Amino acid sequence: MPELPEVETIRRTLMRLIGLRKITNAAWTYEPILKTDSEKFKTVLIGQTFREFERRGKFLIFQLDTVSLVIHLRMEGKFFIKDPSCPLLKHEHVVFTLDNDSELRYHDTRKFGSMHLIESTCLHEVVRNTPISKLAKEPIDEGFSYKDILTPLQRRSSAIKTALLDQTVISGIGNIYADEICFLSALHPQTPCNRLTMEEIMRLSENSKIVLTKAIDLGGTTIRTYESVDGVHGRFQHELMVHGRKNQPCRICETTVKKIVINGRGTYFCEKCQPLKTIDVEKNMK
DNA sequence: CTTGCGACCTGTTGGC
DNA sequence: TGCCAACAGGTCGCAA
Repeated sequence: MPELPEVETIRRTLMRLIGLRKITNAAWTYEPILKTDSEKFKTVLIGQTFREFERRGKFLIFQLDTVSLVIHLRMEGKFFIKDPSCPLLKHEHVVFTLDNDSELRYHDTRKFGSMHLIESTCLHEVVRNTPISKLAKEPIDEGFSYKDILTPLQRRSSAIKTALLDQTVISGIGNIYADEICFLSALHPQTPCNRLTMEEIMRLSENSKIVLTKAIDLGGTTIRTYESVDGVHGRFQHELMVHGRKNQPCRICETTVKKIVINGRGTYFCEKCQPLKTIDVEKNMK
């Protein structure tokens, strides 16, 4: 469920709550989450201290003394800090006991999330040995501009929403923010990438930056099950213009917001504010 | 190389 | 009311 703003919020919260805490035990009840040899997972992590908390796209990177933990929350991954006396919930699959007698618990209803243990604290090494190496720039990266997405967009014929969700084109955007970015850019989410004008591509890149920045400021979006840590909700849901607003009036023009499916993802848009350019040169020539 | 789709899981929601 | 298909903030592997 979490996109870049939610993952960033989680990163900041965990840095505050468990920074410089030492792991005294590691345990799990569902092994497939661990993408590393499980015995190593336990023996290596015990005794190590959380030093740095990084994020790349939707990946979290925790750097400890001699290793790094690379975590992807996928659809439903969450963290909680709990007292060891709290009964373990059904979906709390991984538990790190900390040196202040509290537990960092990883909760994941759908079990899609992953944890990789990388035996290095060097970010270059970590990136090189994980799928992070395939990520494109983030809209909030220093110096990000339309030039970073120009070539991939011109090369594709797929819907712009599909390209916004492709982490090798631009990283950090997910289903909610893709809809919001298309709306702010006044572009129909099904517009083929290779039919965008230069000006439209500039609008998309600027709005990507604006939307993600504001969402981070508000601690992310809580519309279904997202919470940062310990049940803390985001506040960006109050700013949503189209996502999740099927059959409700557009906040700008009152036209009924439509829901369609693009590449298997629910997609919300206003057909008046985001008209699909009727394709043709031929039409104009008549 | 791009594109679309099923698979991975479980829980909730919406329509008949 | 009840049932079951569709859907939920993501990615990966595979076939065309």
